Amino acid sequence: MQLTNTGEYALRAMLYLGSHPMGTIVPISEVSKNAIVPENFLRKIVGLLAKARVIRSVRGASGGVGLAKPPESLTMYDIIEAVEGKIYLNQCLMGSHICALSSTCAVHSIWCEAQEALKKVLTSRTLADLCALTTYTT
Amino acid sequence: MQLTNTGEYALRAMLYLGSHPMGTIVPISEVSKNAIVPENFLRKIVGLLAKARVIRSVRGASGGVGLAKPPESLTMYDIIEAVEGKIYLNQCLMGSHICALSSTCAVHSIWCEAQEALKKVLTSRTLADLCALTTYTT
DNA sequence: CCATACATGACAAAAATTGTCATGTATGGC
DNA sequence: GCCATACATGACAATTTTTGTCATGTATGG
Repeated sequence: MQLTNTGEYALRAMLYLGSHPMGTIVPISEVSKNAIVPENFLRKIVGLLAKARVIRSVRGASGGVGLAKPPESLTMYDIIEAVEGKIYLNQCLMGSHICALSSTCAVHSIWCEAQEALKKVLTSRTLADLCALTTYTT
Repeated sequence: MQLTNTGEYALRAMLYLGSHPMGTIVPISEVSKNAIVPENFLRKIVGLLAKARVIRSVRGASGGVGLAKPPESLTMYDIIEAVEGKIYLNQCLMGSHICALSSTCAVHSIWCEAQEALKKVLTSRTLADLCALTTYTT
């Protein structure tokens, strides 16, 4: 029941990207150094973030990655979901085909409530909120 | 970011134990059959639940396991914590020695808030609540 | 055309999860 | 006391997930 390194890395990378003016493109190698994420692993994470349209990538010389949307419209949940998939505290929340008791089971309804409480917090804060309180000293 | 099998098994086992009058002792083999948990694995889980004083175990002939407290005073969180350890959505929440930025990092504070929201739901429901809506047809 | 930089999939090491099993200990009933 | 029943515990192992590395390919600016 814990965030993976992948998620943590993604957050750190996004925090670094968010510290630049919208539209800025920085190479992955630079993100890797500043967010302290293994470069080769970051390339995979970047792939996930790009697929989820959280960042955009530019190939070729002077290419790199940057935010795909303004930081005000990217929630913390968006970032986590992009790299770790949707949050399901319990398998039974993934769909009624997993657990036929969904409609009557008391445990199911509590997991559901807990999950909603968690997601509510994570969707209530944007990358802009996070960046406002985080400064990079380079 | 998901409950493990261990946690799910523990909940199911507790649900079965909770369906009996307080004080009842049933053998692990019986719990295994009714909660549908591999017996040998259940023995390990039972060890954790006993160590956390969530259940009590009785050795010897006509021994077995039973609730250590009335189901009204056992929360869903108690059960999860007993087998999976305390919930930490992010490593940085485990203590200030893990992440020195705890006091100023905006991400930290949001994880903290999300974790509290999650724990609040899980501690608000007792085993009695769960059992009230779950019936065993034997 | 070539240096730079992203894209992607194969591969692999490490860790966590999910079990099994053997050995030992305790207890009730005969 | 003896023995069948049942929990206690730690060693061992299979599987899955996580966490990476690396090679190959593609795109682009100069």
